[in-house]
Amino acid sequence: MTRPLRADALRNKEKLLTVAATAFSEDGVDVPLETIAARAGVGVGTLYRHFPHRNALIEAAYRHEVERLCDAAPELLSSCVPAAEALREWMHAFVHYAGTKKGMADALRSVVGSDTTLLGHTRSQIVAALRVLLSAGAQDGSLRSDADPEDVMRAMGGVWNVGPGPDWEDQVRRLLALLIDGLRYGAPR
Amino acid sequence: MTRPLRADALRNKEKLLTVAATAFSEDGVDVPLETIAARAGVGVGTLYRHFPHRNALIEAAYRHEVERLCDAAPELLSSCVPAAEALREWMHAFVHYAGTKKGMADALRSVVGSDTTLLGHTRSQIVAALRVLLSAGAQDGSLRSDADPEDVMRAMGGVWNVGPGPDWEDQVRRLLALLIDGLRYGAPR
DNA sequence: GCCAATACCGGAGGCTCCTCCGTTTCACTC
DNA sequence: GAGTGAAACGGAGGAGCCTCCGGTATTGGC
Repeated sequence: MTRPLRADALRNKEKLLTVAATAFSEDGVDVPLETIAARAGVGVGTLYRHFPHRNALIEAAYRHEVERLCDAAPELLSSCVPAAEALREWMHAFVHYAGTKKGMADALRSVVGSDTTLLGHTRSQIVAALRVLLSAGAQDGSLRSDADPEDVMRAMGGVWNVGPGPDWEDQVRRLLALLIDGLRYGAPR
Repeated sequence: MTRPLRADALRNKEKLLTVAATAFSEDGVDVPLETIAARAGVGVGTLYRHFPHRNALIEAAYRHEVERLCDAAPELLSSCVPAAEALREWMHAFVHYAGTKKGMADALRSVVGSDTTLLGHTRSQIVAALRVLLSAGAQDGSLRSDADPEDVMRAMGGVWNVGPGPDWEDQVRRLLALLIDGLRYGAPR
């Protein structure tokens, strides 16, 4: 049986994942792993122990980003009212996620190849998070109750169509604002 | 416009491909490219000029093997009579090809990934070579005339099922001999 | 609070990668 | 067959990869 990671090991792994996501996104697939280790304040040995090769790190970093995004949904719901507000906040997080994934696209392609399992899995995770947010909104009346999370997800997919210009972040924000307004339309309050 | 390769460049490229096929087959995917360059009597610079990265070399080496095999068919027909004899010789060459491909399997997998174009293309090349041999045999009466090259190809596919034991080469030979006898059965002479 | 036992960490070192550019060879002309 | 430019060669060198193991932190038992 595999016992839980020691506290320091966990800390380092977490830090590596965060740093890696940023690095792959900003510097491309070919960023030296030694750079990532250094930025995480860790030796290469540690990096290679957790992630035996480049692809393992890329994949883990991506999974980590998705997880962070999805975990944020319930947290936001407990700190923001009404749920429509939580949704707005979550979509802000989504913008950040989209930015990272945009940058990581090349890196991701080099990993997944034929492995569509990964993409399918993360997609359904995101849909699930969305479902939580939408049903909370339906319950407190801040969002219409007839919206399908799959549909919303598809609509959010439009984000990938935004060009690489300097104002992509604004474009994405506008797109999402529009979407939220649509989800509010006809809500009880 | 891209002019034809200079004579020495062509010689080196050819040598590299031959050496690479052997090396990948015998030493695995991870054989240092410097080793291949050295065995081909060439500097690494030359290797990298012709094949900018490992995958390019692997793919080219594989294509080269297939081409060599297929080009052998018409040559054998002009030097061996009857055509059944040419077919036997060609199948000997196929055994060698199978051995190389067996060894290169790992390397190949790492290249092709989702690219099924490559495998499909080489398959049809081999079928074409087979068709030439079979129709020559039908014409000179040394082989039956109702054999479909696609079928023969499929039967030859059994070669990949031969285990990795020490006598695989003999097993393959017997399998192919059986196949040839089948193709002779009922031939005019 | 202390002490082993048990992970985990770090980075030097050996190896491979791949580029870069001075040198050599080729192909073509006169 | 000498001259010339274009193309190819080679291998040194700088950079990244990954392993290995002496040193260090953490944990669980006392």
